[in-house]
Amino acid sequence: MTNSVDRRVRASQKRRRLTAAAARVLHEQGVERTTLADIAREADVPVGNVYYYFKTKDELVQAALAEHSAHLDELTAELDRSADPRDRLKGLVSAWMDQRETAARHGCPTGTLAVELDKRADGTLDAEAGAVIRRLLDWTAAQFRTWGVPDPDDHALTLVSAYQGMSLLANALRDPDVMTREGNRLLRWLDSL
Amino acid sequence: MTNSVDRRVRASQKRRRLTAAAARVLHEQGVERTTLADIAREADVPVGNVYYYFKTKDELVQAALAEHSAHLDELTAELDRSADPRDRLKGLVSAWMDQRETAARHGCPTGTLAVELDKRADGTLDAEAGAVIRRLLDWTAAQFRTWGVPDPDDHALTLVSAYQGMSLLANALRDPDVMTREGNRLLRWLDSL
Amino acid sequence: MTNSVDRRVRASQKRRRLTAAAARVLHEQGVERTTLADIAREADVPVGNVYYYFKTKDELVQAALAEHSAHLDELTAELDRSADPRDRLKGLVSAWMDQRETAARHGCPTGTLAVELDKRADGTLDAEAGAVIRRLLDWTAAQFRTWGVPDPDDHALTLVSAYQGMSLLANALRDPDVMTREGNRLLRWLDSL
Amino acid sequence: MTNSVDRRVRASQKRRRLTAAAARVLHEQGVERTTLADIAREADVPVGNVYYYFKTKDELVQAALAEHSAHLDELTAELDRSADPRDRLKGLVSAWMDQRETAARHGCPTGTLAVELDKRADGTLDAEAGAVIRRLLDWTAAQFRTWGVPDPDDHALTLVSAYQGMSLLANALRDPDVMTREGNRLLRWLDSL
DNA sequence: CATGAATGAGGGTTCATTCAT
DNA sequence: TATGAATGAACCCTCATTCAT
Repeated sequence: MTNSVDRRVRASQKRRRLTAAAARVLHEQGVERTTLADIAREADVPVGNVYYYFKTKDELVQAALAEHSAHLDELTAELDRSADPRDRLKGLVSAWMDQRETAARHGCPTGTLAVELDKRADGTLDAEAGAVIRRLLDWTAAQFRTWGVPDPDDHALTLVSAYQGMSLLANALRDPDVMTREGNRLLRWLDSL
Repeated sequence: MTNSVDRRVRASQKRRRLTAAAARVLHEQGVERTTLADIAREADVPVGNVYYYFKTKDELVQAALAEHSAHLDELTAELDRSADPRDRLKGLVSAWMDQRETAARHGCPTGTLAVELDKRADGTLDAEAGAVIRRLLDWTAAQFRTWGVPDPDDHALTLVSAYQGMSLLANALRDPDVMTREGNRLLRWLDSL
Repeated sequence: MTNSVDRRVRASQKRRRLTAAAARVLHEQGVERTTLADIAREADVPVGNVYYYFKTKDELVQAALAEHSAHLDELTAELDRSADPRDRLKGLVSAWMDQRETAARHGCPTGTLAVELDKRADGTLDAEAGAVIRRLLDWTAAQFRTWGVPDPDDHALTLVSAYQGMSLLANALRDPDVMTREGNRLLRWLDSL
Repeated sequence: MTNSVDRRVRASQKRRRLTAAAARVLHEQGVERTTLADIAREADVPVGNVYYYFKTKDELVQAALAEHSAHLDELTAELDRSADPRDRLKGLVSAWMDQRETAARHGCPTGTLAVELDKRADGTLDAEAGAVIRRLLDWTAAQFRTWGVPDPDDHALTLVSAYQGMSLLANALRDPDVMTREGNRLLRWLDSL
């Protein structure tokens, strides 16, 4: 009884460990340069055992994407507690600025994943990273719409685009200040609307 | 006489063919998913012969980066023929918009290369892609400075950042319209300064 | 139960098979002319599987050296059962003479390995073969010392040097008699001390 | 006229340069780790040109062996100017001792070549290195015979064997003193006969 | 479920040798 | 004869995936 429950709990813990490890390592090293052994080691799971939780490497990539998507959900849920849509958006920008060190080192997890997955010939996962980005776009557009700003979709595109751009530049130039400078500009821009 | 010249010409043509093929294929497939055989086939050169011109795969990546850098030089040289710095910058944005189909399919060549190279543990080529981006930043800042706009470096950061962001989004969403929408906004922004 | 033990046993047997095959084939063909496939075939192990036990070719070379070192240990342990140091040394010479056919065909395993490894630019394994030879030198010197012969180190050097020299000549001339002639001289020399 | 002579002279100079380079580099790096490009570079001859003087790599190895054989001839010719055979042999040993640094770094040129060539399956060059050693043996035996020492062949075997052994040990232990210690012993031995 | 071991299909790289001029 | 360029066969090594227990 308890044994079987324990086992199930332990098992799902392992799954969670693997997912978290995948999200982390894939972000840091990229998909192609990360081996299953890397992820297994990071999750402290024997290599052969990985396949009981994820049938292929791609499923691990998918799980990592889902993890990033969940992080996004947490963030927007947190931001949704503000009454003012402008404050929500400013909170979003602040969250990006808080991640400046990570961004400078490895870029935006979803953005860099999207770049890498788009290079694939087989269109198996290309869309999935795009979907996460689209969800961010949608949430952002919803804020602008509630706020009453005209062309909310365009404004959302501008904001998310700016985020991806500044993350990429911070990463390419290895300079977290890029995040600060552009972040502050975005805050002023939101105030000016 | 002419023979030996021909031979030398043909040889350097081969090198150029390889460089061009590398730039193209690496942009389309990414560094890790591109085989030397891929590049060799695209350049119509036997695999073993590639090593006569490039001693390692990394040298081919470097050559591809240099090719992109040269394209940037051509573009800015062309734009420098305009008298007005604002026109130069608007020309830059227009050039980006002209590339919308390519951007939607494969992203910005230099930007995506930077993303992939930054995932590497060995810091051999990470900086090189960043350097090309920095040259674009510098040229852009120079235009703002000539123009007399305050904080030219920040403006340059905003513009290049926007370009990388919109390219990434166009690519991730597989939607060239992203380039058009953001591009037009940038044109209006430049007009408003 | 027994199954898992069997598995482990079979696995380590495989490792041992690979080590033995490496020792044999590397002795016969030399390091540079021996392919991993050669060793794998000799050990009846798929090539790809070799890397589960030895991460590089050099590790296989090291394992082969360790094998030869172990053989030396066995031999000296056996000889140590004689009470008289002179008998021990004469036993050593007799053992060399017993190997005359092998010596004529492939030389001394450790000696030829040392020659080949010393040709390497990267000083990764050069010392290792020398270390095995030094252990033979040390054991030999200890016998002379116990025996009470003056300058035991010099005598050891002379004896081991003679062994390497006669092995090389037997091999180069493809003549096992070299081992016999020189071996008998060494026996007489030991008796004369 | 003179042109064709010049050309021939220059050509044979090239051949000599290649032979000398081969002897040197093959001694230092071994046959298998030496590329034709290495030898060509050392001789300052374009790679493609090597094949007008040596049809295969093996022919270069053969040329290197011939070079070592010629050096041996020079040495014995020099020694033959001594009236006393014992002095000739002591001169030989002294010559070995003079080479102690080279021996410690790369071993005896002919001996190490013999070791490597004996590892080959195709019996194309195995005998050649042995032949050079045999010539040394023969000259040495002749000295002992002239001198009137009994069993001159055995004595020659002992002496040459000692040389190969001490060279191998000096090389394996990277210690030129080995040459000095054993060399002095051999001098005393010759004096005692 | 767990796990060490097995497998095989490439990928990058080297190099002796040959070719075209 | 001279020479840069060309060629292709091999080699070492990696790794996603599967198997046996």
